[in-house]
Amino acid sequence: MQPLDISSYLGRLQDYYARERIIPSTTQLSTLWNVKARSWTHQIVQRLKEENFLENAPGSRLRPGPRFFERTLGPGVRAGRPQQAADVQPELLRIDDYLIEKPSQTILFPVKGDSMTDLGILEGDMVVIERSDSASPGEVVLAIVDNELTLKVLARDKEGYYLEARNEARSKEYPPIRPRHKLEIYGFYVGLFRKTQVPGHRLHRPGFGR
Amino acid sequence: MQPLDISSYLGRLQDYYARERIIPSTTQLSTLWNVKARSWTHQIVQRLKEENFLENAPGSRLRPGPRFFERTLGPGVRAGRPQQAADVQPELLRIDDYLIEKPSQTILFPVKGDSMTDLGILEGDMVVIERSDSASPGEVVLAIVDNELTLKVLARDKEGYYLEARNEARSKEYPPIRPRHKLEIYGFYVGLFRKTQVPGHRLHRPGFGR
DNA sequence: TTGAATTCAGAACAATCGTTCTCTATAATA
DNA sequence: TATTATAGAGAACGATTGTTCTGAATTCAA
Repeated sequence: MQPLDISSYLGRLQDYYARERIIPSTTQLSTLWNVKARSWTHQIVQRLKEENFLENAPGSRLRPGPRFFERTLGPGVRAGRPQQAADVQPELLRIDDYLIEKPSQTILFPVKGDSMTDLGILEGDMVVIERSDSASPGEVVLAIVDNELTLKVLARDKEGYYLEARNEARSKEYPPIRPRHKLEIYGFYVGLFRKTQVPGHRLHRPGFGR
Repeated sequence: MQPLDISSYLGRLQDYYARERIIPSTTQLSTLWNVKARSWTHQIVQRLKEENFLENAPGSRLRPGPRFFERTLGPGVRAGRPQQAADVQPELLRIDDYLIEKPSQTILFPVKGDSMTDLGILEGDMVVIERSDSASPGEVVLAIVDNELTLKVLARDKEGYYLEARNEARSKEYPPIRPRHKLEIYGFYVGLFRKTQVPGHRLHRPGFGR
């Protein structure tokens, strides 16, 4: 609709950003885009901002806007497909950014045991924990009980705070934990990530499509 | 080892970057760090560059360096208390590198439905898919069935290849999928990540420890 | 107590920054 | 053809940039 074909400029900028992880200044954008006049570069940037491909960062610098990472799926998926696949290039989106909001207060913990499988937290998963010494009932917390770190759901009744597991199938093995002396919160659960055991041999086994 | 305790500066910068997605100028770093002199800010930046937390981007700007996204990795959740000994070097992990091995062939895919909950794959999770048009039985694959992308387990019997769900409790709702014509593999599942709905209100609710 | 790092502050520098202004080409439209 | 919007160029503005220099205050070991 817009008369200026912005997509070629955007494309080159996206490539640049994938390489350098930075939106350059107008001067450098000029050379990147082969535009002689910085004023015109500035104009193009304005359009990109209007279209939400770019936005202003503090200090009147630029950063990628909400639509900057949009991308259609690669070949192989026919048109008319349900818009399900993430229109995101992993090289451009940092999972790290998505998962962690306060890096300085965030720690990763490997999960042991199956006490939280009902919440999709399995043994071997890495949980993202944001440090905090307080939490609310219903939150998943990493707590220190009797000098041990445990990931459980914080709960409360008339007797006070306690910890619950989330594994209905084996609920007898995981009774509520009532701390003998004190219940110390280490942090609360904000997310997790999981990597399957890489089937390095998968390339050599026979299978579908081969 | 280094005389200047750089970690507090780094921490605040990491938090800033998580918010703004940009490394600010020295002037703004000064206010962020409460340093009066830009020269001193510049000095700290030099140290951060030496330690590979920052690096130079084109245009003499700054961008995160290789170590900027390292996260401290706690011990196993059921193991003893972490960092009792201060001199124990904490393990470090970069989530993106950990999760994605072949960026150019990897896409992210948001999970819909609960057909794979037995494998700890819940609705809203982001699965990491490595592109491949072939797979082996037993692998979790992203397949294109009837022009729709589905995450299922690839299986095989005498009749040929088909797809299975993994939700025993509701197995009747997810019968095996035998493709009408052909079964097209889009890629295979290598991992996932999940972010809980950020409880922004959590700070205001009463709870334990407050 | 001396001396040397270290930690900070302030001033100053040329270079670059984003932005605005006026001025041509070019293309489309009427 | 004349008109008009678009695409591009060039100059110029004050502000901010990264960087360097000098010089205090503080710390700490000799």
